[in-house]
Amino acid sequence: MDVFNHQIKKTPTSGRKKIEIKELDKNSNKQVTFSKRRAGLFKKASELCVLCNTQLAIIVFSPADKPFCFGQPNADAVLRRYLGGTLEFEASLEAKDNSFSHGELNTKYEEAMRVLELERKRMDEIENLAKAWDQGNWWDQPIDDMDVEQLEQYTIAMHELRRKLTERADELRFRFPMLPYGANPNATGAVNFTGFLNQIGGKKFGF
Amino acid sequence: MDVFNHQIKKTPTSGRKKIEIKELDKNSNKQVTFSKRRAGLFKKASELCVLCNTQLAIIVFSPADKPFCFGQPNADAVLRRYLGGTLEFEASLEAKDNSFSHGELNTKYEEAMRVLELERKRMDEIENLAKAWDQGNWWDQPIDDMDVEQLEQYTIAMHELRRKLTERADELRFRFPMLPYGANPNATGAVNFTGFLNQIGGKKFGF
DNA sequence: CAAGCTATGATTAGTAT
DNA sequence: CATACTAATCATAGCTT
Repeated sequence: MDVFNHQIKKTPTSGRKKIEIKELDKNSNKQVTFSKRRAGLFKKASELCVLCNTQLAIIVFSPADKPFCFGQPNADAVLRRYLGGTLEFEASLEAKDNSFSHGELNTKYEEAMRVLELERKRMDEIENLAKAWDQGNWWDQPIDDMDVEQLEQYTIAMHELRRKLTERADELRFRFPMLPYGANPNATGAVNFTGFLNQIGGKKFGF
Repeated sequence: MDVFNHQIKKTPTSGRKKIEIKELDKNSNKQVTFSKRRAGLFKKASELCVLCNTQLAIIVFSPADKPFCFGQPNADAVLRRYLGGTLEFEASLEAKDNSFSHGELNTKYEEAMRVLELERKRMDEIENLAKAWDQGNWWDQPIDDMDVEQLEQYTIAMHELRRKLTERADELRFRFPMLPYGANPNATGAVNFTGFLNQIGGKKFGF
């Protein structure tokens, strides 16, 4: 190095700057940020595991679609444990109709945010209902011990949840008719239970 | 209080202290730390997803063995892809993302609309689950008439619905932290239904 | 038991290698 | 994709309410 010219310094980087959390424009930037933040995320995950002695798994696909995974004790074990309590196979009836004009999206941002705020409040209610269920823990009780009153209670909770869900869906559908909406416009129609089971479970829960 | 001693101020908290990354001793401390750090982890994950437009899933079990999950677009989709999902499903996901890459719209508005669209699809799924459930009308049946298989099916359906609700709540919470959110963010939790299945049927699902 | 507070430790944006 | 560097921004441990 030039020991005589002590003015030569590395460009004192301007330092960290605040950024808005939105998709990065440049792909190169996206890759660098991905590398750094993935490292940070995995480190945080690792610390959480050690501090609290918990099992955890992270799966993430890079901008170049390369999969990275982190797991304690290992990703597969955690995933198996998680999927064990649910259904591994779930039919994806995704509608590919995304063809709506962006010109129609010139609604006010404020309106969208207002709806999202309502969303939150509604979700809060729904979540509380779900939590009430949880506390009931009825599925841990022997069937023989469940009395009629108990069943009645759960029935009410379920219908309530059902009502809130429908209500919410209708409002969203009404306020944003331009959004693509799942499969059929007749989503409020009947769904038969057998079909439902086949849909989410494929076969008889042959995990 | 000592009205003469006006030096009394709110104890200026000693501030953050460095800690060693090792399993915490006290269980109470462990739970608090888990809550805080899980929130931080999910937020980081959410930011990574938005910044780099990537798919990501996190599964973590709390010290009390309750599963929490985070996913973009949702945990199951990412897991399915990681575990070897169908090409068809992946294609539909990518098609959806591309449809929003117009730079014309205000970014915040665009983001909000993207979330609302996801909302709709997710709501569609949830609604169908709830309806299917409703139609089962199992709570109107005499317990004696329900066979083991029936109970298993309803239990799994319920668990599925519960899980979707939790998943959705977390995404909304972390993607729009500026919105008011009523109750506790820790209302999420999961059901222990495996034990129930074992009790009523002793039937094992080989996962 | 969940939810603020605040000083400090930890993370990272921008850039270059 | 991964690292090195620096100045700022961000997250959070220990307490309090």
